[in-house]
Amino acid sequence: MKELYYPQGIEKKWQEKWAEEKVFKTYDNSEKPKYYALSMFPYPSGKLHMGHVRNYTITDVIARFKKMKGYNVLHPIGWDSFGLPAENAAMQHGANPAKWTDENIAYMTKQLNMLGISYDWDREVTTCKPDYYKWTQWLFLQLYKKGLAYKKEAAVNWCDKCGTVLANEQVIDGKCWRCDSVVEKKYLSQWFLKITDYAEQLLQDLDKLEGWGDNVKTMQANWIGKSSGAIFRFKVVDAPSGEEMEVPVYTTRPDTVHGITYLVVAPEYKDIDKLTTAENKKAVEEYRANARKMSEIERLSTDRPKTGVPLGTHCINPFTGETFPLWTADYALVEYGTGAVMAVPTHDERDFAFAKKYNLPMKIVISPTDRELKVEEMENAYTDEGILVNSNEFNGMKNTEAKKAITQKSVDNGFGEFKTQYRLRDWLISRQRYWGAPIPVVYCDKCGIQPVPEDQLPVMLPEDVDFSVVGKSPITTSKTFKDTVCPVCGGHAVREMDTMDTFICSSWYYLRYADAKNSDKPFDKALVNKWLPVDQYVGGIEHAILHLLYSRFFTKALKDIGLLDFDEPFKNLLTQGMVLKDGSKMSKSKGNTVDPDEIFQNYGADTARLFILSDSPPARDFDWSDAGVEGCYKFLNRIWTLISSNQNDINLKYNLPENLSKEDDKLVRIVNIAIKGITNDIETDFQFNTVISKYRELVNSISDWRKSKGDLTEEEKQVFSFAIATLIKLMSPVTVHLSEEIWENLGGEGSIHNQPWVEYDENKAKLADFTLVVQINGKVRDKITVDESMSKEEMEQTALASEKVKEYTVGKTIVKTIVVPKKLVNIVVK
RNA sequence: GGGCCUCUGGCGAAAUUGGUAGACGCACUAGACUUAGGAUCUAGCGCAGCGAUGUGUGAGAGUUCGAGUCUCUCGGGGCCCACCA
Repeated sequence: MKELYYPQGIEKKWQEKWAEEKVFKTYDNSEKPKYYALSMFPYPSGKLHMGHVRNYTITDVIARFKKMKGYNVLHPIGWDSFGLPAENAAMQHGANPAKWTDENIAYMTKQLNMLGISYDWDREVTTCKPDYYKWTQWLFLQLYKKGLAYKKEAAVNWCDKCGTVLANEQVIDGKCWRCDSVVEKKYLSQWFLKITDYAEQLLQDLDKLEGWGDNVKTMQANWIGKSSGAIFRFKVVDAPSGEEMEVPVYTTRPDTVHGITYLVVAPEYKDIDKLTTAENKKAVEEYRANARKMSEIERLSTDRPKTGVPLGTHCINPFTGETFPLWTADYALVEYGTGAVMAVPTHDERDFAFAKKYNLPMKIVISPTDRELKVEEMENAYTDEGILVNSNEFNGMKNTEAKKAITQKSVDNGFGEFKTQYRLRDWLISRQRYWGAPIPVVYCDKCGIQPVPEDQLPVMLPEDVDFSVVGKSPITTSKTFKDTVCPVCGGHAVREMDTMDTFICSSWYYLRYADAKNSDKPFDKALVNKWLPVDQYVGGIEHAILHLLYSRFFTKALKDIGLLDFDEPFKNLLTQGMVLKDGSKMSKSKGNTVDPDEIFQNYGADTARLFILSDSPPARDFDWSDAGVEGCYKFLNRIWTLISSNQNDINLKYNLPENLSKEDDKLVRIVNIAIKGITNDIETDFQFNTVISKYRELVNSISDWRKSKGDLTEEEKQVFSFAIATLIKLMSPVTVHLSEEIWENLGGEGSIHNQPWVEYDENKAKLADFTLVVQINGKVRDKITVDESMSKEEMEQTALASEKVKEYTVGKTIVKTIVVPKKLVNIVVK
């Protein structure tokens, strides 16, 4: 336990008082302009970690600053409380996940209060509570009605360890995002949200998001993965059944269509059986079985040699009249494009490798302008731009132009079309787990899929479940949940047993804060339009794709449904860096975690808040060091000592005299410079690290000034009071308890957190003199302190009169002089 | 392979946006006070040099009176995506 210089217990005292007086409550009806500051809400995993501390401190300082600046600030918090860890904990202890979750929420709430965050707790939302998930279900039904939620049989990502399917976004390098086990493909009937309907809008509107970093925007753009190309349909000339068949392909290189020498379909291609001859059937089926067994990781590995088998059938190229064979190979992906690719080995790396291996023919159709390609000499595909050859009427055309011309020909002749393709897939939201919002749908023997009527919401999670089951969702053990009545015919129906992906819960929580206690609807439209979009969203970069893309989709969909009037939820996004210790990410396995509770206890929350903001800008990683905490703690004690030992000389109702001595005037100017700099650093870029260095500079200046004086005169007391009062107000968004305590001790009225932000006097926000830098040919040769008001001409004369300048210019001619006002004089000599 | 970000003392980092490079802090060194110092205060601290001075922002070139900042070429590190046709 550290000895505290400032009184122990002040943090708790103020936290209780603020809660009692509801200092941070937000009211909807206010004349002031609104400001919505939001941290990404936490998963109640048990305890806060330092990443949370950083996140919430950053947002808290922003919220408090904006409040002092005269905004009506909304700064809420809640819990993203559905999800697997709670269920796993429940399985271990045989208890209901709700209990584990509630306990964690209680503990973490206590910690958030200990950190002194200015939340309006009256707007707290908890996604696992029926009063919240009722509306998650209701929103699902609105999406369903709009045709944006549908069920289909599909190859899905299956994590065996979690016993559930995963969205594409939740598969990282072929592994489960949560437990890191290898993901398999399974065929299941699952619910999807049609996020692909919004692919173009999600991509285009990224341009509107000026307050987002380019890194996040590019990640999203890459994920959406737009590409432009063509679809060509090739007639099959020898289908075993004799029927007329076509194989459509998607390509971004229509310019190479005359160079096709074979065609590849994915092993899972839907018509593959009908395209396989009897004599090839055995080999093809073996190949497909093999492909099915392979994990995603093996299959997608780019350095694996290409494999494939011929189907025995052929297509005709309508551009050339040539026929070419069909193959199946696992480098074609069934989910992308049409599941089939036209192969032009000379101009595509993958096709080249494949053709080399299986000795398939090659034909050059794009020629570089500076040399001639020869098939026999090629060691790589030629994928750069060039001029078309061997391409009939398109010969001589630039390939960039040929793309359009060739596609146009296919359109005119009815065997092709222009096509824009996205990599984004629909969002798979079914989870075979208990701890989530039940999908509000029933299956009637007669009427099929039926949504649960809105007046029957919420579909409550059953409590009579056995959490000790393995290999299936605990929800299936309930005796009361499954059987129900069809809302249409009144006959027997069974409930959907899957729950929703928790990312659905977190895709709309920021809307609920605008109207958190509404029991008639998810939120009032006027209120949500008033508060949203979020003015400043703060959270980790790990959500760059998942949560942020889903939330954008939800906002756009809900706008189209008519529930709100804006189409982007988060105006400005700050992605904070990680908190490191000894250069690597804090983790339990590395044993380099720092427990916030210990820091609160040993140093207090103000020290923790100050330190976590101090060393790095918010977007960069932050290296936690014990020495750094110590340093911040000492700094706070310096302030406490400075003020408490001079308390009788400080009066918050100070009156700055007109005429000041040189030193007193200098201090007043330094204070004004600090106000200007700190305000600017917070407003422009949330550069809290420089804000804190400016606190330190200011304290250093005040201390030095005080040390240079004996007993203070009346005038000096006014100057000192001005400096101290300004200091604690400037620091109040960061060191929230210490500032409040000092404020009270100095006789301040009310809470310092209800004070307006300090303003500065522009005329005083600069020093009375400056250092005139004298350069010769751009090198600094002299520095002269001169009066702030010195004109350009005087600067030049002063510089030329300098002894140093004379030394350097002797025997040389002055070509010209450049004078930068209030800064420097550069003398160019020869 | 594609994209984005990044590179400044022993360390975290500043730099009014083209104008004194290294503010502020950590660590370190010396001194003061002290029974003690892991408290506090004072001074020093990019590198080379006793010094004048030279040199210095990943490397190299360019533009400019002047470049950490702008342009080009190259390299290191990080993140995201990736057999996406």
